[in-house]
Amino acid sequence: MKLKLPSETVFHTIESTIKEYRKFAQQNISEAIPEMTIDQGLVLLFLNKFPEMTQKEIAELVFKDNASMTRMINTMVKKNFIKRSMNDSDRRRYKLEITTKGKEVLETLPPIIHHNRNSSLKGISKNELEQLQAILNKIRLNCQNK
Amino acid sequence: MKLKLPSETVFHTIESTIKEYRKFAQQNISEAIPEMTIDQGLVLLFLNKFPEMTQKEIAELVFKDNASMTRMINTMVKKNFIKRSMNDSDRRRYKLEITTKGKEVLETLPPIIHHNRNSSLKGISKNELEQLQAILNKIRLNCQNK
DNA sequence: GTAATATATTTGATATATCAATTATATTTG
DNA sequence: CAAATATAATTGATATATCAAATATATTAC
Repeated sequence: MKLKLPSETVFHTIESTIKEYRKFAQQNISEAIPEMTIDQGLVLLFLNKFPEMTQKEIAELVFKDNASMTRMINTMVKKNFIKRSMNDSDRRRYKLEITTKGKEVLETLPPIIHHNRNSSLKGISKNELEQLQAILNKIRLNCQNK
Repeated sequence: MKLKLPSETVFHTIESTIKEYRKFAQQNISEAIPEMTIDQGLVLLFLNKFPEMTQKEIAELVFKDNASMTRMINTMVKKNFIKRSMNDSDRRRYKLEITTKGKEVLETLPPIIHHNRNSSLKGISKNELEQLQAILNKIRLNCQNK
C-alpha cells in the first residue's frame, strides 16, 4: 500500500497552520497579559457577550469537553478572572461572573486579538477566505457524516 | 473595539475541521487497533520510513516538543510498539526499533489511514486542495515572520 | 587537551485532553 | 407523586502540551 507520508498531506498543513497561529497569538497575549492563555481569553469573550452561558455551552464553542472546561474554569477562578456563584433557577449549573480583574483583561485583549487576526491574514483576499472556509467545511462535513 | 466572535473567524473553522478529522480518524483506528493513537501511528510510519530518525526529528514532523515526544515514546515502549536501544555512534540519542507488534500495526494501519484521508476529502477537487494548501501556507508564513 | 558551548534527551511542574464513572439536581412518564 | 430518565458539572485515571531546568554526551575554540 503506497501511502503519502503524513507530512505531505493537507492535514499536516492544516495542523501546522493552526499551531503556528496559536503560538503567534499566544506570544502576543502573554506579552501583555501574563497568566492568560488564548483559550481562557476566548472564554472571557464569550462570557462577556453571553453572560448566561453555561460551562457546557462555552465548552462547545471552544472545542473542549466538559471535563476540560471544569478544570479550565477552576484555574480561571484560581487566577481571579472569574467567579462562580450559585444559579438558583437551576442548581445544577453555575453562574459565571467576570471579576474586576477579568474586566480589565477584556479591555486589554481585544486590540491584541484584532492585531493577531489581522496580521496573520495579511495579503489574503476576502474571496480566498471564503474559499478556505468553504473547502474546510466540506472536509468537516465529510468527517461528521460517517 | 468591535471584534468578531471567535466562533465567526476562519481560525475557528480551521480548528473545528482538524478536530473533527482527528476524531473521525481516531475512531476508525481504535476500532482496528486498540491502544493506538493517531500520533503514535504517525510516529511508527515515520520511523518505518526513516529508521535512523531521532526523537527530536520525529517530534518536529508531528508537531510535538521534545518533552512530549519523550513521554510519547515512553508509552509506546510500555505498550510494546517500539524498543529503545543504545546508539553507539552518538550516545546522547537512542536507536528506536519497531517491535514485531509494531510491525503488525504497520500492516493494519495504512489501509485505515488511506480510507480516513480519502473519505474526508471526498468531493474535493485537486484544484481546491491546492488552493487550500496555498492559502493556509500564507497564513502560516504570516505567523512565522513576526 | 581542556574549557566553553552545543545537542539530545529527560524530568518537574502545571495545564489541558479524553474517557468513564459519579453526584446533584431537573424533567418526564406512568 | 414516585420512579425512570435526562442534564450540568465534577472526579479519577491516563496521556499529552509546554516551559524551564537538569543530565549526559559531543563538538568547537583556545
